[in-house]
Amino acid sequence: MPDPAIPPAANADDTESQVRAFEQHRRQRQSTLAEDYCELIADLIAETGEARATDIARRFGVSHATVVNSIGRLQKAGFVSSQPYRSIFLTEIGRDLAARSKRRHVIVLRLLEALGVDAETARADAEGIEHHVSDATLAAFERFLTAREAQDKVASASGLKGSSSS
Amino acid sequence: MPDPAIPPAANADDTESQVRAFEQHRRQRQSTLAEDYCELIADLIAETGEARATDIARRFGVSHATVVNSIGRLQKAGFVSSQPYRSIFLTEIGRDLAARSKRRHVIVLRLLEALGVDAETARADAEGIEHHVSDATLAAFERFLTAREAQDKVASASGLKGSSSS
DNA sequence: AAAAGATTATAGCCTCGGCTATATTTTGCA
DNA sequence: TGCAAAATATAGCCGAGGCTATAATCTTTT
Repeated sequence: MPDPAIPPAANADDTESQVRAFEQHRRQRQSTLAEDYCELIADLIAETGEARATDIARRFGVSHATVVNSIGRLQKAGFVSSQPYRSIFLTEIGRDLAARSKRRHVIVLRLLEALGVDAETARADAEGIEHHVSDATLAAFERFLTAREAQDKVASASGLKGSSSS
Repeated sequence: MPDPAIPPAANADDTESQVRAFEQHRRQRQSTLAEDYCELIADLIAETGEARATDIARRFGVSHATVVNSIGRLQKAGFVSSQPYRSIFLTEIGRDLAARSKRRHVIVLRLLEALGVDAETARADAEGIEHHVSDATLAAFERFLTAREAQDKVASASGLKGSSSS
């Protein structure tokens, strides 16, 4: 060892960057619930005309009490609005979050499938991954997908198989 | 509307699959902490010879009390061993988890960079994404990276630029 | 060897996101 | 129109993962 007094971290900048990464990580863990709920509520309204606590509970596989509890927190945070014994509505903020989450979800799902992940696995993993994809990373995913589609078109035009993994 | 009695979910299989996805999502959220800690402890031992609570706290950007609390839970779960006022060691299980996490982390990081994500963003996002990547998806990532490397080699041999996004 | 400074432990508090059990209110149907 | 069933709300519990403040124990230095 050249220097017996080695500092705890090999590199201070590295530590700082890691701290930032973990802070982002923790923050995202907190907004995960809001994203999942807003996305599902938007889907339910689109599918059935309204979002009821029971349906949310069934889709998430949790108890209705948990849903009520969570909806209360989301209401306090300004994502949803609801009156007692009535169905749940998204606020402007909630609708915006739902739209952005949905978009991210779809792109992550398409990326996984483009990389050859089977549909069921892709669906399951996308559910977790989507919450940790920054705008910059999402843009990179989109660029890749666009390029891949163009590539596939050329390939199929020349009679070859698509470029997705076997 | 053709059928006035629309069931809550458009498709029962779909709901079931979503429930499974969310259950996986919740399970993974729980093992996240163990993975992060084991990975960092392994790194610290490799870098400095030992893993101390203070260093873990500094790297994660949390208080030492939080670290002590978490280490207690991890010890109960069998991932680490520690005596009072002594540094922290990984058990066989912990070492195994650390190795698997590290591997996943590296592959996710390489994938993001291969898709054109800048280094700092890739690092931050990988920290969150890695915990939600299943073995099947990880294998797909590896296949892609291997193919991409082969492709780059051919491209550079013929004097062209690499295929990574600009 | 004793004091000062680091490090670790403990106690007590908080929110989040789960649960069960038990009301209460709405809704659908006879 | 009532009554039964479904949906919603409430109360009370738990563990995870944060925090601060304070105590206990190294470790280093003088």
